[in-house]
Amino acid sequence: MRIGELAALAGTSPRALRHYESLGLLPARRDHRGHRDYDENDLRLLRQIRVLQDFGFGLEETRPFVECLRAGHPSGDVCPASLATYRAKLAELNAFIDELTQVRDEVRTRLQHAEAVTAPAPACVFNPLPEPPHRKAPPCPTPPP
Amino acid sequence: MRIGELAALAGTSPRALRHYESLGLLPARRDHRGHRDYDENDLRLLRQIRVLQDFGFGLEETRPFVECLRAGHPSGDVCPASLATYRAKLAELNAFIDELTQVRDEVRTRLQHAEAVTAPAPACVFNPLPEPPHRKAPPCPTPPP
DNA sequence: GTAGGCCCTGACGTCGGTGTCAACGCCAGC
DNA sequence: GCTGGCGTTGACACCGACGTCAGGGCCTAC
Repeated sequence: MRIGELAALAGTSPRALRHYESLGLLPARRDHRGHRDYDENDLRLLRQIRVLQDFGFGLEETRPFVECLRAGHPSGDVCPASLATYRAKLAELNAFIDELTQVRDEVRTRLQHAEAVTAPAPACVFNPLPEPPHRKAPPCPTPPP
Repeated sequence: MRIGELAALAGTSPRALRHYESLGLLPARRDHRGHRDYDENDLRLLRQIRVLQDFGFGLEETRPFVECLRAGHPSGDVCPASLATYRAKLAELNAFIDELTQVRDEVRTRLQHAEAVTAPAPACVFNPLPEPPHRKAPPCPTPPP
């Protein structure tokens, strides 16, 4: 099948596939006129790439999984290199989540402090109460999104 | 004070300060020879920028805080625009954390599944046991990092 | 013949926050 | 006068995963 076809099947773009090929991640056979020619197996590899990408894996990080599939394994994640990549990503995610959580708590604290110092709550918008004119109204619960 | 001096005091680089000026974030007076000339107040503004940057704020997101300080407020975060920026950042952080958490759980699940399918645990490295040759060894507890 | 549709390669643009040149000016100390 | 050290501006480099454009080829249908 041709590049546009495969791209559509995998929900991506021809440009992306050319990029993958340029990285050696998804090389393509060529037909008589030089057009890229893909088959069902390429679709499998491509789907593997896309799934991992959705998890935030970089393209290089998908390589072990793709190689694993190409080596004939029914699943891309059973090879040692894939497992190692999973574990590294997991550690990375955990570290990142921790960091972000700390930042969030700090920002939240600063926000609350600033709110307390600032003008005495202009009455929660979604629950307007006549407020006494000064200081320390109960914090507005997060309004419904 | 001169640019190198201020940069050193704030733990950043002259290049960064020039960049901030190019954004109109931290404009500088000039001395008789065209060199940038900063004072203590600029140092306050710069510190505000850096703190927020450490929290992952983009430079544009620090602008309300800097303006607030420049307007004479003792703290950069008491102005309405600063509060709004805090709230937006908080929402962004929460959304991001949630997303990352979901991804992490998914990755963890996949890892566990792949581990279970793979070679029957080549004996937990930090607790080697002679294993019967097939399937479903108890999962290695996460090895100490 | 020509228009449309798909394909090709190659190269530059994007986003943010600098790092790192290049080429120059100005001042102090020797 | 020359060197070193600081400053100046302007411009390009980086990271990643493509988007987008330019310029051209091949095939099919009208």
